[in-house]
Amino acid sequence: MRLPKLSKLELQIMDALWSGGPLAIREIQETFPQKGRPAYTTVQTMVYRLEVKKALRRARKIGNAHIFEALISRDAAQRRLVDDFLGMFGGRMQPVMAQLIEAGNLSTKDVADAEKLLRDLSKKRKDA
Amino acid sequence: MRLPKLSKLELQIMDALWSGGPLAIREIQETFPQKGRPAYTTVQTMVYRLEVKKALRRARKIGNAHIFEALISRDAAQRRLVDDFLGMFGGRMQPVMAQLIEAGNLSTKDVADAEKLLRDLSKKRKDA
DNA sequence: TAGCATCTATTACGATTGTAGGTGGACTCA
DNA sequence: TGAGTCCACCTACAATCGTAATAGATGCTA
Repeated sequence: MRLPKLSKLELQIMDALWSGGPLAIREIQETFPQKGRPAYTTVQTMVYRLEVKKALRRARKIGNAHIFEALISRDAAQRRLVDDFLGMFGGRMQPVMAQLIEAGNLSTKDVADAEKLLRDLSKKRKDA
Repeated sequence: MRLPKLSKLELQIMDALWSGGPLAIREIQETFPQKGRPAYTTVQTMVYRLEVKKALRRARKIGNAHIFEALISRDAAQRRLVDDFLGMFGGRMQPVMAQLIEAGNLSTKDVADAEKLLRDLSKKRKDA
């Protein structure tokens, strides 16, 4: 499993590390909004599981607390996420885009950005 | 649960019904490619579970076989799917689009279509 | 009508995910 | 150094998903 599948909660934990650098479990837990924050041991369990999946590792120790750091990049994880998502749509982009737009998730600016990115990318590929 | 969460396999089964109208379990099973086709009873189990979730129902009987029909629309299911997906990204579209484009999942045509759809939609909203 | 094919219904099981309790060890501060 | 706090580690458990076997009912065909 070069790119393990991450669940939503696992993603949120990785997010804490991606955004905040190496953290202790307590710190990860506290990145969750008070409202509906999972128990310390819940976060702990997920962190241990992420460790088994090699998504993160113990970087060092402070006192008796372990400090964890991400092993896989946000980008790689998101790529995996997108792939799975597209798989759900049978890989067809069209209904995905339609859905995004109709639900109002996609703004004119988003599309403009997309266009620019596409142009830049095709240019880069031609250059290469 | 007005809009139950559907897994990939469940989606594929619903897809058979959305595309092919009311079907018997055997027919649903046969919509899967021979290669890697799940066992009849596997499909059966999933259909039963979808029935419990009220995603489909028994429409009638032919011989001793039940014919199932979808109760939720493809559109509604996809909406739910997209929502969950965006939730994974914390609701921020930007990284999603970037990911789609960089992975080459999004073509120039897709973006152009999106643009047109957005224009039509904003026009309609203005008209209304 | 006997038998085979087909379906239904029930049951099972491992993996994954979210949830967290309990126990015991380590650290800190008074 | 004793008390309280914090942490690590282990264990548990329910829900969901994918997978399918088994057993019993039904229907078609020779």
